[in-house]
Amino acid sequence: MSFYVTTPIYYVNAQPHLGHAYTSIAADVLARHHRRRGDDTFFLTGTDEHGEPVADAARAQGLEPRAWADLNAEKFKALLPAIGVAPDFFIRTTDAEHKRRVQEVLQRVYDNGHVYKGLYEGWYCPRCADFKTESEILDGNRCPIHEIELTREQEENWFFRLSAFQGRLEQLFESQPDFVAPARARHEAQAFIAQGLQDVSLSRAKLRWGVEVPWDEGHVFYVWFDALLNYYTALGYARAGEDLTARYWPPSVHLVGKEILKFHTLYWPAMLWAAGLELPRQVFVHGFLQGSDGRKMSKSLGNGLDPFAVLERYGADALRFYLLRDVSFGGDGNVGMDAVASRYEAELANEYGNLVSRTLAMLVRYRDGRIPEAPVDPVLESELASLAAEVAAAIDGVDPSGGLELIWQRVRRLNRYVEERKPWELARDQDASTSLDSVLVTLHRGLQVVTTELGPYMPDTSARVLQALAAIPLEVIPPLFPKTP
RNA sequence: GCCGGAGUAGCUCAGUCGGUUAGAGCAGGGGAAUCAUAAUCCCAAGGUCGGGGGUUCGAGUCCCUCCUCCGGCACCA
Repeated sequence: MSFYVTTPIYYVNAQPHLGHAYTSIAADVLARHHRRRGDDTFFLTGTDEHGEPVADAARAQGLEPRAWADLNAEKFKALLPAIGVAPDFFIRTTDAEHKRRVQEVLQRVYDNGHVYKGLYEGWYCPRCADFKTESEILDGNRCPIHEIELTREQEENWFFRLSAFQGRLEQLFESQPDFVAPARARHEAQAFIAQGLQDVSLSRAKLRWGVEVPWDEGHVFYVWFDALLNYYTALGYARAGEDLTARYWPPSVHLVGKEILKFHTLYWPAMLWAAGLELPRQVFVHGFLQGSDGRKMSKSLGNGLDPFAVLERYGADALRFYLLRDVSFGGDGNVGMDAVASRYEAELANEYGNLVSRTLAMLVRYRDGRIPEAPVDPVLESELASLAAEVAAAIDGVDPSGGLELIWQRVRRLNRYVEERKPWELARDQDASTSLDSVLVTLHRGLQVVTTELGPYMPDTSARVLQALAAIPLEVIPPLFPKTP
């Protein structure tokens, strides 16, 4: 079975921040999980580099758009290894191969009769040489940048016949309710359709920084059509000399933030139909990370969480754990450094890290680091045996937070088990040797099970602990999650 | 304004189809234990389920209304 997961491609104008890290980490956890269970897995991320804001920013820096994009794309690329994220390919929409394929697909959309020439009318700023959207203009129809009055102008544009897909989209949401998840995201998409869809412009005549429209060279494609197609084009050239399209298309799941729901749940399926391509199986819409005060993170409020500060203090595994543990994936959540510290100390250091420490210490002290020959305690056997399947079901359903909770129930269970069986008392009693063997084997086995399941979430930690548990003789290792880092 | 979502313990959240005494973690309180990173475990306490009204034998759950917050509102990405 193949599994193809994507993140949105990140717009190069922004600096990499927590939101980018969040989606990338979630996608990475899904990818690692599926890969481990044997699915033929492909994980795509990348950068979106066209459109007017990029051209503007480049100009402001005195750079060519491409040079500016190169600079910023590097920052996004560099973020990934720092947070333990390992995609199979990093696409840039300025890749020549991407552009060629965008033209190919959209030419097909054109040939299939879904495109027509129309008039785009809007508010135009002569100083910006650009149209402004209704939402950004100031009172009195003034430019948000120059504060001068805008003029009503028209431009000849190519339009995509989105309205023609209204019925098909309605049908899609009814017949395939999990196309958009969670349910509240689907409701939002359906409400949007119910309002009635209008055609959208597919090209821009006044802009140069984009993919040229092959049937009309004076135009470039509107950046969203270029950007969405990355999910398709990447498969064509991610591996030199190999086309992966047949192997991975259609995508299993697109992870997206809720601010881009409309593009992924309405425009995207319509465009794929228009091009005669298969639809992704699911668009999963996750929530927003908000500041610890429950408000949107912003520099002026000073309520943001800096991923780089977390990395520096606690490391990549702790950041990955924290984000998926403290915020139920799919909903919004509040995050902050205090909460990171609290999860780190209470759960990673005290509960899990200390469980590793005490288990290894007892095996070393009581059995010279040898794992005794004894059966796993039947009290815990079934609980441990069922964990892998339960976690798999959770992650398959794009609920990584749920999977983590299931793992943590076992971590707590194992600490409780230690207290119940009191191995230090058994060790003082000559007649209890068999019981002690069984307790130690059970703890060793339990740790192996939970640590294996933690693999997709905390790859480094998981690998280190599994190695320590396999060493002969076993040795005490330094604290995995030291306090007061 | 319109559309969608949220409001449950001091904090973060779960709560299925309307059904017994509304659950968990953290923080705070009390205790046990000494294998361990002073880490763990147990116990008790903690609630006007945002306000008001309605339906029902019965409402955190369904309906109406009001308040607060978040996102979107069509071509900024």
